[in-house]
Amino acid sequence: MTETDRRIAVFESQLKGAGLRMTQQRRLILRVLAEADDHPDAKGIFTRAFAHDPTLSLSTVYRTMKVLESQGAIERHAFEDGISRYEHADQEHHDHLIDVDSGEVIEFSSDAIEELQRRIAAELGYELVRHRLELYGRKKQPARRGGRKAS
Amino acid sequence: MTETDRRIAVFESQLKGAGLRMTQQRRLILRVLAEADDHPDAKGIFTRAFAHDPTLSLSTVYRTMKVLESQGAIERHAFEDGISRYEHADQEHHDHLIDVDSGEVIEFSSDAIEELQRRIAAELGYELVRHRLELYGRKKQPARRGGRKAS
DNA sequence: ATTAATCATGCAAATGAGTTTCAATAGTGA
DNA sequence: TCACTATTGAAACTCATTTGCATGATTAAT
Repeated sequence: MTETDRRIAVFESQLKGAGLRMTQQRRLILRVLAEADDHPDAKGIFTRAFAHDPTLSLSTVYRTMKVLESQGAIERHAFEDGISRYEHADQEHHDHLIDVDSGEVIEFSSDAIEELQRRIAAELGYELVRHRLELYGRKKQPARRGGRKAS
Repeated sequence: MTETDRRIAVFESQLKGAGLRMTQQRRLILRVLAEADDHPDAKGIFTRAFAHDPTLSLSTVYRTMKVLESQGAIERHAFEDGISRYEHADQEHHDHLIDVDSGEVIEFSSDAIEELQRRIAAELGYELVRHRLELYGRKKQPARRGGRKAS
């Protein structure tokens, strides 16, 4: 709670600095995002926020996501289905592994892979600005004693 | 030419095996793709093919891309703008580096990064099925003798 | 507190990539 | 050549996201 409120206050001052306003809707959406531990899309955020304020509209969610993103308060990701998903940006950089069976998104980070990417870009004559890395995987079954089982 | 024709023949037999037909449109689109050395989207493919057959429709391009993809003849990629871009699949696996200034797409491959990804997935308890890796970079200026220049 | 200035909102209409419906056409095997 | 059915073009449709517009809310100044 306190942590969420601190984030909201920070965002409010960012808005102020840009000549923008802190509205009830933005506060609500920000709160929903802070409480989310997954990667909801606009509709998902709308549904959760709508429960607290049935006058909220989906356009406002989309507009708010743009503002939040431009202020660096959230990150937007589009996985294979192309739909934009969001997460708050107050955490360290990480990439995503998507479970191809369940759709579950697992976060991970690897300094080794970051470094390797930088080196590859450099070898091609480029300075790395950003990257997108998504791993799609299937849960490994724990090894079974006694070998193969009858179907 | 011969190479392209060989590819088309291979694809035709793949189609036949699936009970599908080799049409003029598919032949044309396949030819356009074989001649492309970039990563065109559906509209781009349509434009190029349309020049050879003004009766072609955009829906046919989309439909053909699905058939081609399901037969493994092409690969589909969606970079940051979310639009699907295509390339023929008769080359080794590679990832892409996108020049953030020009939009140019450079292909590269790295066994080290492939291996690292596999290891990361394994550490999380997953078997890697596929991945998406895009580097976004800016061209490095070659070092200039004499230091900074006046604007 | 009240107000003026204007940013933000809700709603509905618009967009744009991609898909689908349907009647007409064209490959394919016999 | 024929019959069968996959494929096509055109238009309608989907679905995520954006936008125009009139109204409402926030802010800084009074």
